[in-house]
Amino acid sequence: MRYTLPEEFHVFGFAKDLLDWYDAQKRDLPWRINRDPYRVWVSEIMLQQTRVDTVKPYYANFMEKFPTVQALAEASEEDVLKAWEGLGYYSRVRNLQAAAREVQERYGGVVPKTPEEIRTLKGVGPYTAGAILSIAYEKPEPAVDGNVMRVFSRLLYLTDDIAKPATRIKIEHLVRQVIPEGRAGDFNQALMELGAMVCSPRSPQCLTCPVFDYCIARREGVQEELPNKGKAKPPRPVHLQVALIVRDGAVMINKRPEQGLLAGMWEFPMVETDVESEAAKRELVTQQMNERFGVEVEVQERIGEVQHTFSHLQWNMQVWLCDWISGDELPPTARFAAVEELDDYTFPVAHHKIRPMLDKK
DNA sequence: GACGCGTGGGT
DNA sequence: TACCCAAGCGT
Repeated sequence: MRYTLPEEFHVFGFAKDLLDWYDAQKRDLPWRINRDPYRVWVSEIMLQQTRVDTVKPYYANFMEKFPTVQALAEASEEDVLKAWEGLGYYSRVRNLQAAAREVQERYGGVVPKTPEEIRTLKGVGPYTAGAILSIAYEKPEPAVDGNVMRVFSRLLYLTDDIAKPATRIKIEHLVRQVIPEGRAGDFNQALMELGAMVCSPRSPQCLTCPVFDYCIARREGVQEELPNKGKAKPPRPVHLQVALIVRDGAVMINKRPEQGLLAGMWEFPMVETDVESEAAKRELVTQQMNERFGVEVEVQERIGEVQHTFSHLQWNMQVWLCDWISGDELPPTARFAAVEELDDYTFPVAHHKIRPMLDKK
């Protein structure tokens, strides 16, 4: 694979025109107030696969609760997870806290300044490492995200599939050759800003683009055809029966395993089923609640259906109201919680749709 | 290299 | 509606 820029590409002019535009047009974002490495770090983790407008309120709350590496390192995992509730990709915040503890203990609370060291931190991959090093420390490292791959695909008419890891490596080599002396952080941010505000996935605003003159795809009229991106598989359907087991104004909840999907979050107990008859579902719920949680229940009525789609799964949930009959020896992951106290627990969004059904009861 | 991992907004 | 997309990382 070739990692060299086309001869006719004017590196200096491109960087200058892009930076002039960025200096004049950049958005006021809360993580751009200063270049504190911890603030940059938290923002980059939150922004992974997540939109700016979604992140803003979470960022403000998170920085208020955990303003320093030390504060995050010393916080309880429940408090940290609660502050992330609703943002998605929860392993991000578990890794972030583990890394904060690592920075506190091993680096005296100072975020490392070399690619080798910072890459050892949990949750810090090639993009995040480059972003922190360039923005906080002005190191000439590339920070290649989806925006940058789209911009460069068009700018240089690259037809490589950006879904493949090898393409990111290639674009990192190319970006490295364009980063201007002394302004690595702004340059990387400018590329992303351009991708977000001008060089959008669909209907790019080429007529107002500050680097229109440098763009090969635009010159050839193929900007709408790029980048080349492989198609994702559709989510796999899963059928689930949800049991709302009520006992004196309390409802049973269960903590998910510490690994895998929605790790460590609370949920109402669920049973996976094939699509079957109503009677079979009732029977299965009764049997499974007994086997897994040691409680005898009487399934009352079906009080609702909820559908929730993940990137790779589609949960089709049918919700059953159940009476607790007997059984006090719950496994350590399960408990009965008063309805008013449910807000103290972290639930996935899929279960937020179930919660209102309890209040109606 | 392929897959698992959330959620919300846009067209 | 049914897609697509969004400042990726770990395994």
